[in-house]
Amino acid sequence: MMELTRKGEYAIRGILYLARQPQGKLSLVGEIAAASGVPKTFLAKILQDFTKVGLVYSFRGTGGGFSLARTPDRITLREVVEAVEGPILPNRCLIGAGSCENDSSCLVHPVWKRVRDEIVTILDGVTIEELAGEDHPT
Amino acid sequence: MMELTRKGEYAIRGILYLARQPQGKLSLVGEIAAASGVPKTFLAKILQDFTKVGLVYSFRGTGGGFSLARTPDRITLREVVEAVEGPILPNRCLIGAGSCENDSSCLVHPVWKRVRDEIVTILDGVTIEELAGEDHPT
DNA sequence: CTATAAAAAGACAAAAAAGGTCCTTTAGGT
DNA sequence: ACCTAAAGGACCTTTTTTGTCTTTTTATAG
Repeated sequence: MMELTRKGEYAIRGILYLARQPQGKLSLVGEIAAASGVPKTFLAKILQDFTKVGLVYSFRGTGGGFSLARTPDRITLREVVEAVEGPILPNRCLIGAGSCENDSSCLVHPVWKRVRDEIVTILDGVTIEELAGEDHPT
Repeated sequence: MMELTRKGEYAIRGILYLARQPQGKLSLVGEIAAASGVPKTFLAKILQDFTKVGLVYSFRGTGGGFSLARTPDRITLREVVEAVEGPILPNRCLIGAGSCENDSSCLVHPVWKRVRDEIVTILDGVTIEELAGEDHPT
């Protein structure tokens, strides 16, 4: 349970590829897909998600492509995952008021809140620069 | 993402019902289902899962039913959730060696391990006695 | 030893989500 | 005008979730 979907994995691979490119260079969907072993059309959707939340820039037409919108040290793993999978919500309770009829009496509720907070804290603490490794010794 | 399934929710509701019954009393599937608002046949499967991992006792035939196999203070939320949803594994990487071809070079790997460990720690720290509330003031 | 009660086991099925493809449209460059 | 590449949307397939139904096993009561 609690598993990251394939989409989430692909998203990480895709953004890591971008993070490893020289600053400002544009990459094509096909190029990223081939390099990171992700189905091209599927990756295209993922990149669209990234653009929507402002993680990457996209440019159309000849000479177009994708690049990070920020330096890799200012993009967290949480942002990447949430961009394609939506907010981290281990339990439906946490979504809104009405969804948990138990509400204040629901003692399970605060447990899931703790779980969410912990996950968020961990993922927020990891930048994709750290994950990309290599090209930034120390 | 990272959402508990309905089955997991039902499992919690079901075991909380059992936890609130007088020690040693047997409850029928139908009774638990009605009281906790869970489809009866679905709950039956969940209770079978519980029995398999030894969380509850089951007795067939007239006068049969289900009861907890341990006192509620010795059953953790983690056990309940894992009984029906399998082990907590936020990422496929963590399952086995071969599944993550990156292996040691995969820097994402240790992050998911931390996430799993945190979730497990939290869920292990909550007993269903605490969740059942009421009948054990303080 | 037969009828009844209740869980166990397993086959089946509908609904939702995940995973992925394809085609058309829009925007940008030559 | 024509080409290039992303955006958007329709569509499809597979898998998982969420169940149901039927048959079998086990236990009890008469």
